[in-house]
Amino acid sequence: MPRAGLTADRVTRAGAELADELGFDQVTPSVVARHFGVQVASLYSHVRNAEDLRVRIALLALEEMADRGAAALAGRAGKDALIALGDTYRDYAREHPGRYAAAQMRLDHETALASAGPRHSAMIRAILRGYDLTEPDQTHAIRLLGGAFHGYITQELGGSFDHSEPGPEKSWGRILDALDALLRHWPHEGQP
Amino acid sequence: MPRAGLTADRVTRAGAELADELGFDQVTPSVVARHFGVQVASLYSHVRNAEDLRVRIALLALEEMADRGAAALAGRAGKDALIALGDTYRDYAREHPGRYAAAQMRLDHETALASAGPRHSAMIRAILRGYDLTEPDQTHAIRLLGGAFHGYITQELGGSFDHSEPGPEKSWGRILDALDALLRHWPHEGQP
DNA sequence: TGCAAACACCTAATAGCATTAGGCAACTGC
DNA sequence: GCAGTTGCCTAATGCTATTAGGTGTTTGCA
Repeated sequence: MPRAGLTADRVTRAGAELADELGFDQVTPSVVARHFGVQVASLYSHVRNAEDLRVRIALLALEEMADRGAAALAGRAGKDALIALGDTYRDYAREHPGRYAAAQMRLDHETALASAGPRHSAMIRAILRGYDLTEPDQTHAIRLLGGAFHGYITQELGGSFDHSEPGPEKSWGRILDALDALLRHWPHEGQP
Repeated sequence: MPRAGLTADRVTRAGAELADELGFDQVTPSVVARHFGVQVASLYSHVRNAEDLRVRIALLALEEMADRGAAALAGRAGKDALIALGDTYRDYAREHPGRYAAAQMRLDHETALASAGPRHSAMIRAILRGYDLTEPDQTHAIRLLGGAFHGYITQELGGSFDHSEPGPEKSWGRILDALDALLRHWPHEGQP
């Protein structure tokens, strides 16, 4: 009987594709096994268990997004960079909703540190170099940007904007304008 | 044999408490049944299925948050109102992480319309009356605020800030300052 | 070229969860 | 105090996750 040619990597990639098609929470060992036409138990040589499978998909997604982000940021600064990174995340989420959801998984500290997560913070921090912010405001701004990007994308993906005007495209553009303006005129502590 | 006294409402409330203790995705009919010392099948008279149980918890959470938000907003305007609503969400999420996670569930359109969801948009819109925004910027601002609140809270709850300075309390305060400043000086379309 | 080790996949077994059908006993209203 | 309702039960089905141990295929090395 010919083999399916499973490896941890191919299992993870297939899981990621299934996540995009079916939703991240539908990705289970049995679904992946069916996809390969293989017995469920066969997966357990490549992936420790269901949780491990999901974590691997999350790590893959974080990596892919970081790679895209880095490419988009190359040679850009200021508002251009802000838009480039924001669009990277948003486009990725729309192309790969399951992977994007995976990337939001809570990872344990050690795994998170070894993941592409820190690259993401570094990219946002790099963007802020184009604005006139010093610590600790830089950290506050990173947290705001990360939250705003993720929050907006989550709402859009969740269909929150499906039945109202204006379209999400328009809002996104204006929100990036607004965030850029905010970063250029970040309020001082204790100011009116 | 004495009865446990189940009703759809008590099942939902117990599910919500279990969500806060164990995490929303751990809330299943079997866990709830064990909590009541009852056979799993007994739940099915009160709740249609596992999905229905989760949706009910989500609706409860949305309602509770809207109630708290409305109370917090009473008699406040402008930045005070912004802080009040933001704190409402954040405090709720920290007190009831499982319920908060439930509230982020994607609901189908009809259910969403009948939920307390619209009350939340209305509250944010009410806050914006304290600022000088007209449509469509008002809608953009609602989407930004909703996303920023949710995104920040998700990050904080997910432990993203656990190993860095400054503390989440500090960042939250400064981010509210920043959002207030942004709403007061919302950039016009096509402005530098 | 051929053998042995490594390995990809299998079968079998256990245990937990979701869901449905049908039954009995405990409450409720008259 | 009885009849009807209904809350909870047992039983049964089928799916999923996970582990253990077996078998045939592939690969590296002599």
